[in-house]
Amino acid sequence: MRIATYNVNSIVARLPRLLTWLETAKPDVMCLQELKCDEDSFPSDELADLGYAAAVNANGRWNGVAVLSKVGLTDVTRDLVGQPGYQADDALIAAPEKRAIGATCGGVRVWAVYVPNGREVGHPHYYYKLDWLAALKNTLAADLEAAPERPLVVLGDFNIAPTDIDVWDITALHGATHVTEPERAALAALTAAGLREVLPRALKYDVAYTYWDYRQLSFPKNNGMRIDLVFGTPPFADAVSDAYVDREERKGNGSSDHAPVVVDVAL
DNA sequence: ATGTCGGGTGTTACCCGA
Repeated sequence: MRIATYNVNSIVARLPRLLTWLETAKPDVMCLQELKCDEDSFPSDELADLGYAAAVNANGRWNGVAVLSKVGLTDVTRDLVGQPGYQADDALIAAPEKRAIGATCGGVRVWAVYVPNGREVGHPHYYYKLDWLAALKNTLAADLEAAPERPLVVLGDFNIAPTDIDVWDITALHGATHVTEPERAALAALTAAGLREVLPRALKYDVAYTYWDYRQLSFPKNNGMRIDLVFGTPPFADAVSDAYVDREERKGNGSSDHAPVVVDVAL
C-alpha cells in the first residue's frame, strides 16, 4: 500500500496540480489538509474519476481535511474525542474546527490531521494547539486500545519540527512556535502512547523539508521546515519499505507551500 | 524588504490566516 499526506492550501486552487500528482504518484490512500472548501464544493467527482472514494470534514474558508482511498473507506470518524474549540473574539461557544478525520482503509486505521498553527508562543492559539495535541493523543490511544493488532497511522501537517535540524536555521526561529519544548513534548507523548515516527529519506544534500513559506523567497533559498509528519504503530511502522518527500511538487507556479510526503508499506 | 499566497467581503481595496 502507498499512503501519502499533503497540505494542499485550498483544494479548489490546487485541483489541476493535485489530479496530475495523483495520476503520477498513484497513492492508494491520500490524506489532505487545508482544503479551504465546503463539503458541497469538494471535488468528489474529479477524484472519483481517478478511482478514489473520499471522506471529508470541511466547512468553509479555514481548515478542512479529507481521506481519499482506492482500497476501501469505512468507519469514518470526524473530529477528535474531546476536541477543544478555539475561542474566537465574539464566540461564546467555539465549535470544533475541521482538523481531523479518521477512516479504515485496506485494514489500516488512518487519521488525517491539521494541527493548529499556534501563531505565537503564549498566544491563546498556542495553548489551543497544545490542548488539541493532547486530544489527538487520547483519540489515538482509544483507537489503539479498541483494536490493538490493527495497524494505525496518523499523518498530516503537525506544525511542529521534531528536532532542530528539521528547520533551515534554528536561530531564525528563536522564540517562535513550531520548535518549542512543549510542542515537541506533545510529539513525545504520541511516541509514549505506542506510535513511532516514520522518517522520510534524506535528500541528496539536505533534510527533507516539507514546507517553505511563500514569502521571502523561502523555497529558492531552501529555508524550509519538516512539519508534515507520519507516526505509525509497530504493525504499521515495521511494514514500511520506503518514505520520501516529493520536493518537486513545491516547484513552479501554482504550488502549495507544502510538499507531499509518501510512505510505502507492505500491508 | 511586509520579496506571497489562499479565501473572504460592506468587492476593483482591504480583511484575516499562514
